[in-house]
Amino acid sequence: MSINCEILDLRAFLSVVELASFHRAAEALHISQPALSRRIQKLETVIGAPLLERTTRHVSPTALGVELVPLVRRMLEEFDGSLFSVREIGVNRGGLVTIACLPTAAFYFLPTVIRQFNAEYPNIRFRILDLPATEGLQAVARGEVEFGINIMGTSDPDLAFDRLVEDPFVLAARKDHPLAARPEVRWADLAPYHLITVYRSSANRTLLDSALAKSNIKLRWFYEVTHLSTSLGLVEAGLGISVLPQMATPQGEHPFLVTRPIRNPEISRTIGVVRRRGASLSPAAERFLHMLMGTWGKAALAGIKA
Amino acid sequence: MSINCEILDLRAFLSVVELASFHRAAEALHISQPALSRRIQKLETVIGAPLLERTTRHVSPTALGVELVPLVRRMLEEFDGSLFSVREIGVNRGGLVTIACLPTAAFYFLPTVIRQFNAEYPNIRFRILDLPATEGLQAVARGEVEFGINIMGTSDPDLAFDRLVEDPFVLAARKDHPLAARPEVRWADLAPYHLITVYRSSANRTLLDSALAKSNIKLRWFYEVTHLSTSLGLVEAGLGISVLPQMATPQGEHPFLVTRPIRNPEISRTIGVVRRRGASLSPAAERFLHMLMGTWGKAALAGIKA
DNA sequence: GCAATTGATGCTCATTGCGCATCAATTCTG
DNA sequence: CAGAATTGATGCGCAATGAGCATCAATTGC
Repeated sequence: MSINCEILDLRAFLSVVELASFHRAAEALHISQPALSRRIQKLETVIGAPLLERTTRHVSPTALGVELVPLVRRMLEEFDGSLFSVREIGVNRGGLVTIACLPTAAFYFLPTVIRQFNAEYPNIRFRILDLPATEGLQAVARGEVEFGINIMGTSDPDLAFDRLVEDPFVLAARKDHPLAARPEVRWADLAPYHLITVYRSSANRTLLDSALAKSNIKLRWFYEVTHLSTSLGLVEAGLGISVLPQMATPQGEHPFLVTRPIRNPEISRTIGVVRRRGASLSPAAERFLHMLMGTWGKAALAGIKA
Repeated sequence: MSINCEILDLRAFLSVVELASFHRAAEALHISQPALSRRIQKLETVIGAPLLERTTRHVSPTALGVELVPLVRRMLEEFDGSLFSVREIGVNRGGLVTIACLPTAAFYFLPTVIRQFNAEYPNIRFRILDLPATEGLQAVARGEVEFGINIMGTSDPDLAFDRLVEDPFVLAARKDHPLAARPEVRWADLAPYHLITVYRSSANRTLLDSALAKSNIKLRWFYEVTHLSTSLGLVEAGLGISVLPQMATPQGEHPFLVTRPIRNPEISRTIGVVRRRGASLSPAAERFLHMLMGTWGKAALAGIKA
């Protein structure tokens, strides 16, 4: 039969050894001295050997006790530092939230919310897998992450989506580009210029091509790159213009680049949270998601970035 | 207030996860199913979060549960292998030593020392993770093992190395190969023959190429394989010759294969013990390491296998 | 020698954990 | 698709356990 005792027994033993007093240890453990005395005695009975040598005025560990102290200390450190202590999450305990996020969203979506979250829960760590849309969905489906921030659209019976925000596709151009002079442009206005796009099978490209096809619009792509950020690099270099999700464009004033809304039609992608149906989240992830939905979910209603 | 639960709670949780059934787990734990159900529920209440997702026909760990399984497993293994279980061992103290070891060293390094150690401490068990060099170092760094036996070289501020032995690279050839006739060979002698090597990014290959480059020697690799043992297989099949750490070659007489030292220059790898700085070892690991260093550490001075 | 202090014990009582019986939900089979 | 089988959860009664209070015996300091 395997040995059974309580974690409090281990704490009691360690506390008596460290404080060299049942009275002081009982105080530290918030139990009475007789209760502590009995607890240690029971532990020794279960183990079948004494752990402490004691008179009415002196207590110290036996040879066995000495040998067990490092193990007990290590076990308690591991236990207390682990997610078994998530209940105390609001005070000092740690945790880890693992999420998959579109690269474009990782930069512009998460920092504000994570900063706000870590102000409240300073010891929650984050592992952010910044993955393209398809791989991000797969990571969620496989349970590699607790949830993902992704483009809404693909229907999968095992995945549940909650919308966060609408992210329109906008024109990115150099400030000295003719189109930069206009407050907004139409798709037809783009026709005369070199377009820089992302690779054909990316989710963004698929969504965009599909939406344009519905309006009988076909754009002339001239450069194809792998990452949206590379698109911006080429635009800045003067090679052409690009159509990008607004989220992927520089926020605020840029020395060389501007963005312009594109109308007729206005096309946008819906960004949301994707989770496996029925799967529960860790307490830390649950709280973070709550904050994320609270922050960005409001923006979904207003149609603006928070 | 610190979390308190019983060791049996942890066993219960782990058992349910591993057996995916409350009924089977209750059986294994020698308690009734309702008792187990309540025990898990109480544990979840104490922790403040669910550990298991369950219907009447299915049970699996939550995200939090998944994260806790390795910790619980480790804690229970440590606890059960420790002197807390002296009652069950009866006479001699038990324990568990977990180490990471290069596959080549696992076979030829450990058996003699473990045999000697278990003669003295018959109830210390061993878990040996035989991992390639890089993964072995990572296992040590992550605290998955108490120490590792690895190639010395990479400097990591969090890891401490103690040298054990020098392991020279030797030629492995079939007995009927022309080079087998010589008592020793030089690197230049290998040039006319097909060489079988391991994959480029392996630690052994990196070390060897680097050392040869210093002497302006570049070998013509003809076959590239993943494992050292496959090298020997191809040599035996007559496809060519190979350069291997002596430790990876057959000890004693082999029906078809011989090894020959390679001079000019003689190249060797330094095998040593790697530990996390500042981390304490369990008593059993401490004693084993002492014996290991005593046995093989002497060999490091003499430059021969013990 | 006496007082102060400590760990252990007797006692009472509230709390806990057990197994049995049973329920509701889920899944399988005919 | 209905019924049977199986599983995890719950109600219940009861034995076991762990708590604090009061007190004891032993030890040490003044």
